[in-house]
Amino acid sequence: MRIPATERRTALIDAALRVVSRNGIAQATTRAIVAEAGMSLASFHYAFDSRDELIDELITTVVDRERDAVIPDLVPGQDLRDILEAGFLRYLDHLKSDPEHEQAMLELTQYALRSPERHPLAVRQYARYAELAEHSLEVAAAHADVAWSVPVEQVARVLVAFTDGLTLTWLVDRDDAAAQAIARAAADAISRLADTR
Amino acid sequence: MRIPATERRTALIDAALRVVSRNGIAQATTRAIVAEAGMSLASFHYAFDSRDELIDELITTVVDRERDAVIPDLVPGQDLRDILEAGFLRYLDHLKSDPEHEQAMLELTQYALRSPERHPLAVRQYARYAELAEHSLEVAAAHADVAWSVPVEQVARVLVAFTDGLTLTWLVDRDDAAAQAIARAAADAISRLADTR
DNA sequence: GTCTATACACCGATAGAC
DNA sequence: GTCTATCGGTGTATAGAC
Repeated sequence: MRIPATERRTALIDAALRVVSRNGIAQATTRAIVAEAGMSLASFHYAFDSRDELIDELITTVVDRERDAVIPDLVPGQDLRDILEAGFLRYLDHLKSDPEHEQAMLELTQYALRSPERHPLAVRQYARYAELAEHSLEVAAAHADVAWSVPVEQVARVLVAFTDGLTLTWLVDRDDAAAQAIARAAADAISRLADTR
Repeated sequence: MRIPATERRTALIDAALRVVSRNGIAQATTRAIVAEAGMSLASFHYAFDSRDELIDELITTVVDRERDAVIPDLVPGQDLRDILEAGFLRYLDHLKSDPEHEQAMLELTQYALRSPERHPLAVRQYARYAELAEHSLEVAAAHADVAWSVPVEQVARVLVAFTDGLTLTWLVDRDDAAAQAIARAAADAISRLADTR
């Protein structure tokens, strides 16, 4: 069957993400990826010059795709702290529903960190996270009728860092109660970076 | 030269840690490790049954070795928040002085997370982190003459999570100012989990 | 016990038939 | 364009000389 190159590329990237999620990046060999995509090995090198090229595309694609910033249901009368905590808890639900995906994202970051040429991909990944966090923070502040007392980009970095810590801890311990305590503390900390308008 | 098996094992583990730190766990092949240790390939399999066995030993060893909980210089009159912030900043200095080591620790965690048999190693690693954090938190609270209002083990989990987030963010962005802002927010959050005695 | 030499599996990548 | 077959290299692990 004849398939356009771009279609094959996206199919391979999707397959690669599934393999990385399921088995880790170390197991994401060209053979494993084409098997997942139901293609022959040669098709791989028709669509991509090299495995490295696919991994790079995988990282950029998966980062671009990251859309659903965690914006909690906004209940009238909630203060900032509550909104943030609800946001963290909602993220936690997402993490629990698909832990392999977040684990894959972490692995891709660390993979990128290991080579100077790829390091910028990790930087972009985190810039994107910060961008999404920033948007959520602006929505939250507006809804709680407060203003950030530090530049919101800076608050966003804190939010991303706390989220990473939450993710790692939960992935290791799978301890919901501990994760909720972290979410509470993080929401508390971040809410203190705003002033009543 | 005849070397006792236990000595060879520790030499190989030390070499492995250097290779993982420098080049990542994916590059920590038996060949790379024996080259680092200045041994022949056969010596490896005389000391260890398999590469997996060495990696497992590496994780447990490196976790047991983790000793220096970050206890900041305690200046009289400092309140809890200041002590904690100083602790985070001190950790940040450590991270900056040897980023590869912390990166290696993260990689080892994620490696362990990828197989059910090794998952307990990651759990132990984080239990050890929490233990060290707990000790620091008790010293800090005593010095500031306050008491934790939540069980200190729970506070320790939060501390570990925030430290992880700080680590990842700095490793990606190498942005000292952003890291300091995270440290400040984290110290603030944790200090609110204590009450004046 | 320690080495060199090698077995064997699997990797990324390509040649060449169709 | 797409496949099967295969190359060259590297990984873990071992055999066998010393």
